Amino acid sequence: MKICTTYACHKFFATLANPTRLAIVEILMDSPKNVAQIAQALQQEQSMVSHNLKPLMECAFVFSEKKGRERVYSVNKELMEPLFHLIAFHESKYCPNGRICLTRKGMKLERMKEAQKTLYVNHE
Amino acid sequence: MKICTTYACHKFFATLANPTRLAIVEILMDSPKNVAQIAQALQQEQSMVSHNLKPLMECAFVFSEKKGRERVYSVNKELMEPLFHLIAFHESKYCPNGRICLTRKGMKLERMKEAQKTLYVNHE
DNA sequence: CTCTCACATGAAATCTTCTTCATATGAAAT
DNA sequence: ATTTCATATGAAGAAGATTTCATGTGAGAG
Repeated sequence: MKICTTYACHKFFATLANPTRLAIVEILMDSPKNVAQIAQALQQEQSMVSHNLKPLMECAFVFSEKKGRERVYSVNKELMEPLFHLIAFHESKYCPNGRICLTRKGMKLERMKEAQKTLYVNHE
Repeated sequence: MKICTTYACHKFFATLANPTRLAIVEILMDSPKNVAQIAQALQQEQSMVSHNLKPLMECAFVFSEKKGRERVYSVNKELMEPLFHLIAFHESKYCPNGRICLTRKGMKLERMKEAQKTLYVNHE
Protein backbone atom coordinates (compact mmCIF):
# COMPACT_ATOMS: atom_id res chain seq x y z
CA MET A 1 0.00 0.00 0.00
CA LYS A 2 1.26 3.38 -1.01
CA ILE A 3 1.42 5.81 1.84
CA CYS A 4 4.10 8.35 1.09
CA THR A 5 4.37 8.53 -2.67
CA THR A 6 1.42 10.82 -3.13
CA TYR A 7 1.53 14.43 -4.14
CA ALA A 8 -0.26 15.32 -0.92
CA CYS A 9 2.60 13.83 1.04
CA HIS A 10 5.16 15.72 -1.01
CA LYS A 11 3.29 18.94 -0.43
CA PHE A 12 3.14 18.23 3.28
CA PHE A 13 6.92 18.14 3.51
CA ALA A 14 7.62 20.82 0.93
CA THR A 15 5.44 23.29 2.79
CA LEU A 16 7.41 22.76 5.98
CA ALA A 17 10.78 22.77 4.22
CA ASN A 18 11.09 26.54 4.41
CA PRO A 19 12.54 28.67 7.18
CA THR A 20 9.95 31.41 6.88
CA ARG A 21 7.06 29.01 7.15
CA LEU A 22 8.65 27.12 10.03
CA ALA A 23 9.13 30.41 11.82
CA ILE A 24 5.49 31.31 11.24
CA VAL A 25 4.38 27.98 12.67
CA GLU A 26 6.65 28.48 15.63
CA ILE A 27 5.40 31.89 16.64
CA LEU A 28 1.81 30.79 16.16
CA MET A 29 2.46 27.93 18.58
CA ASP A 30 2.68 30.61 21.22
CA SER A 31 -0.58 32.37 20.39
CA PRO A 32 -2.81 33.27 17.41
CA LYS A 33 -1.79 36.42 15.56
CA ASN A 34 -2.79 38.57 12.63
CA VAL A 35 -0.58 39.09 9.60
CA ALA A 36 0.99 42.32 10.82
CA GLN A 37 1.88 40.76 14.16
CA ILE A 38 3.50 37.79 12.45
CA ALA A 39 5.43 40.10 10.14
CA GLN A 40 6.66 42.15 13.05
CA ALA A 41 7.67 39.12 15.10
CA LEU A 42 9.63 37.74 12.16
CA GLN A 43 10.97 41.08 10.92
CA GLN A 44 9.69 40.21 7.47
CA GLU A 45 7.55 42.04 4.96
CA GLN A 46 3.82 41.66 5.14
CA SER A 47 3.55 40.35 1.59
CA MET A 48 6.12 37.68 2.34
CA VAL A 49 4.11 36.54 5.32
CA SER A 50 0.94 36.40 3.25
CA HIS A 51 2.63 34.44 0.49
CA ASN A 52 3.89 31.90 2.99
CA LEU A 53 0.65 31.63 4.92
CA LYS A 54 -1.09 30.43 1.79
CA PRO A 55 0.54 26.98 1.51
CA LEU A 56 0.32 26.60 5.30
CA MET A 57 -3.43 27.13 5.01
CA GLU A 58 -3.78 24.77 2.05
CA CYS A 59 -2.14 22.01 4.07
CA ALA A 60 -4.24 22.79 7.14
CA PHE A 61 -1.12 23.52 9.17
CA VAL A 62 -2.70 26.82 10.16
CA PHE A 63 -6.28 28.00 10.37
CA SER A 64 -7.68 31.51 10.08
CA GLU A 65 -10.66 33.46 11.25
CA LYS A 66 -11.86 36.94 10.39
CA LYS A 67 -12.10 39.25 13.38
CA GLY A 68 -13.42 42.64 12.40
CA ARG A 69 -10.96 44.08 9.96
CA GLU A 70 -8.18 41.64 10.72
CA ARG A 71 -7.62 37.98 9.97
CA VAL A 72 -6.28 35.97 12.86
CA TYR A 73 -4.15 32.93 12.16
CA SER A 74 -3.67 30.01 14.53
CA VAL A 75 -1.69 26.81 14.30
CA ASN A 76 -3.01 23.26 14.04
CA LYS A 77 -1.62 22.00 17.31
CA GLU A 78 -3.22 18.58 17.00
CA LEU A 79 -0.81 17.94 14.14
CA MET A 80 2.15 20.11 15.01
CA GLU A 81 2.70 19.01 18.57
CA PRO A 82 3.12 15.29 17.90
CA LEU A 83 5.03 16.08 14.71
CA PHE A 84 7.61 18.21 16.45
CA HIS A 85 7.90 15.82 19.34
CA LEU A 86 8.72 13.08 16.86
CA ILE A 87 11.38 15.25 15.25
CA ALA A 88 12.79 16.29 18.61
CA PHE A 89 13.16 12.65 19.59
CA HIS A 90 14.77 11.81 16.26
CA GLU A 91 17.21 14.71 16.56
CA SER A 92 18.11 13.87 20.13
CA LYS A 93 18.99 10.38 18.95
CA TYR A 94 20.80 11.04 15.69
CA CYS A 95 21.81 14.69 15.70
CA PRO A 96 22.65 15.38 19.33
CA ASN A 97 24.75 18.47 18.86
CA GLY A 98 23.32 19.68 15.62
CA ARG A 99 26.71 19.90 13.97
CA ILE A 100 26.14 17.50 11.12
CA CYS A 101 23.04 19.33 10.09
CA LEU A 102 24.50 22.80 10.02
CA THR A 103 25.80 22.82 6.48
CA ARG A 104 23.91 22.94 3.25
CA LYS A 105 25.53 22.48 -0.12
CA GLY A 106 23.96 24.98 -2.47
CA MET A 107 23.34 27.65 0.10
CA LYS A 108 25.75 30.53 0.18
CA LEU A 109 27.48 30.75 3.52
CA GLU A 110 26.74 34.41 4.03
CA ARG A 111 23.07 33.90 3.40
CA MET A 112 23.05 30.88 5.69
CA LYS A 113 24.63 32.74 8.56
CA GLU A 114 21.99 35.40 8.12
CA ALA A 115 19.27 32.76 8.20
CA GLN A 116 20.80 31.25 11.32
CA LYS A 117 20.70 34.57 13.07
CA THR A 118 17.16 35.45 12.15
CA LEU A 119 15.01 32.46 11.36
CA TYR A 120 17.00 29.46 12.45
CA VAL A 121 18.42 28.78 15.84
CA ASN A 122 21.59 26.86 16.51
CA HIS A 123 20.74 24.16 18.97
CA GLU A 124 23.99 23.88 20.89
CA MET B 1 11.72 27.33 23.40
CA LYS B 2 12.66 26.98 19.77
CA ILE B 3 11.81 23.58 18.39
CA CYS B 4 11.23 23.96 14.68
CA THR B 5 13.31 26.94 13.58
CA THR B 6 16.55 25.05 13.41
CA TYR B 7 18.41 24.13 10.29
CA ALA B 8 18.20 20.49 11.32
CA CYS B 9 14.43 20.75 11.25
CA HIS B 10 14.49 22.41 7.85
CA LYS B 11 16.70 19.67 6.52
CA PHE B 12 14.39 17.04 7.95
CA PHE B 13 11.51 18.33 5.87
CA ALA B 14 13.53 19.31 2.81
CA THR B 15 14.95 15.82 2.53
CA LEU B 16 11.47 14.31 2.48
CA ALA B 17 10.10 16.94 0.11
CA ASN B 18 11.17 15.07 -2.97
CA PRO B 19 9.32 12.39 -4.93
CA THR B 20 12.40 10.30 -5.64
CA ARG B 21 13.42 10.20 -1.99
CA LEU B 22 9.87 9.45 -0.83
CA ALA B 23 9.74 6.62 -3.32
CA ILE B 24 13.04 5.25 -2.04
CA VAL B 25 11.73 5.35 1.52
CA GLU B 26 8.57 3.63 0.43
CA ILE B 27 10.18 0.70 -1.32
CA LEU B 28 12.63 0.27 1.54
CA MET B 29 9.67 -0.02 3.91
CA ASP B 30 8.98 -3.31 2.22
CA SER B 31 12.49 -4.73 2.56
CA PRO B 32 16.17 -3.67 2.53
CA LYS B 33 17.71 -3.36 -0.91
CA ASN B 34 20.94 -2.48 -2.62
CA VAL B 35 21.30 0.50 -4.95
CA ALA B 36 20.73 -1.44 -8.14
CA GLN B 37 17.55 -2.99 -6.76
CA ILE B 38 16.24 0.41 -5.73
CA ALA B 39 17.07 1.83 -9.14
CA GLN B 40 15.29 -0.99 -10.88
CA ALA B 41 12.22 -0.77 -8.67
CA LEU B 42 11.97 2.96 -9.34
CA GLN B 43 13.02 2.82 -12.98
CA GLN B 44 15.60 5.49 -12.27
CA GLU B 45 19.30 5.76 -12.97
CA GLN B 46 21.74 4.40 -10.45
CA SER B 47 23.48 7.74 -10.01
CA MET B 48 20.19 9.43 -9.26
CA VAL B 49 19.45 6.87 -6.58
CA SER B 50 22.89 7.34 -5.03
CA HIS B 51 22.54 11.11 -5.05
CA ASN B 52 19.21 10.87 -3.29
CA LEU B 53 20.31 8.26 -0.78
CA LYS B 54 22.91 10.65 0.54
CA PRO B 55 20.59 13.17 2.24
CA LEU B 56 18.41 10.29 3.45
CA MET B 57 21.49 8.84 5.17
CA GLU B 58 22.56 12.20 6.59
CA CYS B 59 19.16 12.58 8.21
CA ALA B 60 19.17 8.99 9.48
CA PHE B 61 16.03 8.21 7.51
CA VAL B 62 17.85 5.23 6.05
CA PHE B 63 20.76 3.14 7.25
CA SER B 64 23.26 1.13 5.24
CA GLU B 65 25.48 -1.86 5.66
CA LYS B 66 28.16 -3.33 3.42
CA LYS B 67 27.48 -6.88 2.34
CA GLY B 68 30.29 -8.23 0.23
CA ARG B 69 30.47 -6.07 -2.82
CA GLU B 70 27.09 -4.43 -2.38
CA ARG B 71 25.74 -1.88 0.05
CA VAL B 72 22.35 -2.68 1.46
CA TYR B 73 20.05 0.14 2.49
CA SER B 74 17.23 -0.13 5.00
CA VAL B 75 14.71 2.36 6.31
CA ASN B 76 14.46 3.80 9.81
CA LYS B 77 11.07 2.37 10.68
CA GLU B 78 11.11 3.69 14.23
CA LEU B 79 10.80 7.16 12.74
CA MET B 80 9.00 6.54 9.50
CA GLU B 81 6.11 4.50 10.78
CA PRO B 82 4.79 7.01 13.32
CA LEU B 83 5.58 9.85 10.91
CA PHE B 84 3.52 8.43 8.10
CA HIS B 85 0.72 7.44 10.43
CA LEU B 86 0.55 11.03 11.58
CA ILE B 87 0.38 12.22 7.99
CA ALA B 88 -2.20 9.63 7.06
CA PHE B 89 -4.40 10.78 9.91
CA HIS B 90 -3.94 14.42 8.93
CA GLU B 91 -4.78 13.69 5.31
CA SER B 92 -7.81 11.63 6.19
CA LYS B 93 -9.09 14.58 8.16
CA TYR B 94 -8.26 17.51 5.90
CA CYS B 95 -7.63 16.09 2.47
CA PRO B 96 -10.08 13.22 2.23
CA ASN B 97 -10.17 12.81 -1.52
CA GLY B 98 -6.80 14.24 -2.33
CA ARG B 99 -8.24 16.72 -4.78
CA ILE B 100 -7.10 19.90 -3.13
CA CYS B 101 -3.56 18.69 -2.98
CA LEU B 102 -3.27 17.60 -6.56
CA THR B 103 -2.25 20.92 -8.07
CA ARG B 104 1.00 22.73 -7.76
CA LYS B 105 1.60 26.22 -9.05
CA GLY B 106 5.07 26.19 -10.49
CA MET B 107 4.99 22.62 -11.73
CA LYS B 108 4.32 22.07 -15.40
CA LEU B 109 1.21 19.98 -15.90
CA GLU B 110 2.85 17.53 -18.27
CA ARG B 111 5.69 16.89 -15.88
CA MET B 112 3.26 16.52 -13.01
CA LYS B 113 1.18 13.91 -14.81
CA GLU B 114 4.37 12.01 -15.48
CA ALA B 115 5.32 12.18 -11.81
CA GLN B 116 1.84 11.01 -10.85
CA LYS B 117 2.19 8.00 -13.07
CA THR B 118 5.62 6.97 -11.92
CA LEU B 119 6.53 8.18 -8.49
CA TYR B 120 3.37 9.54 -7.00
CA VAL B 121 0.12 7.73 -6.58
CA ASN B 122 -3.27 9.32 -6.79
CA HIS B 123 -5.12 8.39 -3.63
CA GLU B 124 -8.67 8.17 -4.92
C1' DC C 1 -20.29 56.78 -0.56
C1' DT C 2 -15.58 57.31 -0.04
C1' DC C 3 -11.50 56.47 2.32
C1' DT C 4 -8.46 53.66 4.67
C1' DC C 5 -6.74 49.74 6.82
C1' DA C 6 -5.42 44.85 6.62
C1' DC C 7 -4.36 41.59 3.72
C1' DA C 8 -3.81 39.17 -0.82
C1' DT C 9 -1.98 38.70 -5.40
C1' DG C 10 1.10 39.10 -9.69
C1' DA C 11 5.21 39.13 -11.99
C1' DA C 12 10.06 39.36 -12.40
C1' DA C 13 14.49 38.51 -10.59
C1' DT C 14 17.18 35.79 -7.79
C1' DC C 15 18.37 31.85 -5.39
C1' DT C 16 18.19 26.80 -4.65
C1' DT C 17 17.56 22.15 -5.93
C1' DC C 18 17.32 18.33 -9.10
C1' DT C 19 18.68 15.60 -12.87
C1' DT C 20 21.86 13.94 -16.17
C1' DC C 21 26.11 12.46 -18.00
C1' DA C 22 30.68 11.51 -17.32
C1' DT C 23 33.99 9.85 -14.42
C1' DA C 24 36.08 8.28 -9.94
C1' DT C 25 36.69 4.99 -6.16
C1' DG C 26 37.22 0.90 -3.91
C1' DA C 27 36.66 -3.76 -2.81
C1' DA C 28 36.26 -8.44 -4.48
C1' DA C 29 37.17 -11.79 -8.00
C1' DT C 30 40.33 -13.75 -11.27
C1' DA D 1 48.25 -7.15 -9.99
C1' DT D 2 44.56 -6.38 -12.96
C1' DT D 3 39.96 -6.43 -14.05
C1' DT D 4 35.33 -5.91 -12.99
C1' DC D 5 31.35 -4.92 -10.46
C1' DA D 6 28.73 -1.84 -7.32
C1' DT D 7 28.33 2.49 -5.85
C1' DA D 8 29.70 7.38 -5.20
C1' DT D 9 30.91 11.93 -6.82
C1' DG D 10 31.39 16.30 -9.77
C1' DA D 11 29.81 19.71 -12.61
C1' DA D 12 26.66 21.99 -15.53
C1' DG D 13 22.27 22.85 -17.29
C1' DA D 14 17.36 22.70 -16.37
C1' DA D 15 13.64 23.11 -13.40
C1' DG D 16 11.51 24.84 -9.43
C1' DA D 17 10.94 27.85 -5.27
C1' DT D 18 11.43 32.22 -2.78
C1' DT D 19 11.63 37.00 -2.25
C1' DT D 20 10.66 41.64 -3.46
C1' DC D 21 8.15 45.42 -5.13
C1' DA D 22 4.11 47.09 -6.99
C1' DT D 23 -0.58 46.86 -7.13
C1' DG D 24 -5.31 44.87 -6.27
C1' DT D 25 -9.31 43.88 -3.26
C1' DG D 26 -12.68 44.13 0.07
C1' DA D 27 -14.69 45.10 4.46
C1' DG D 28 -15.35 48.45 7.96
C1' DA D 29 -14.91 53.34 9.65
C1' DG D 30 -16.08 58.02 9.01
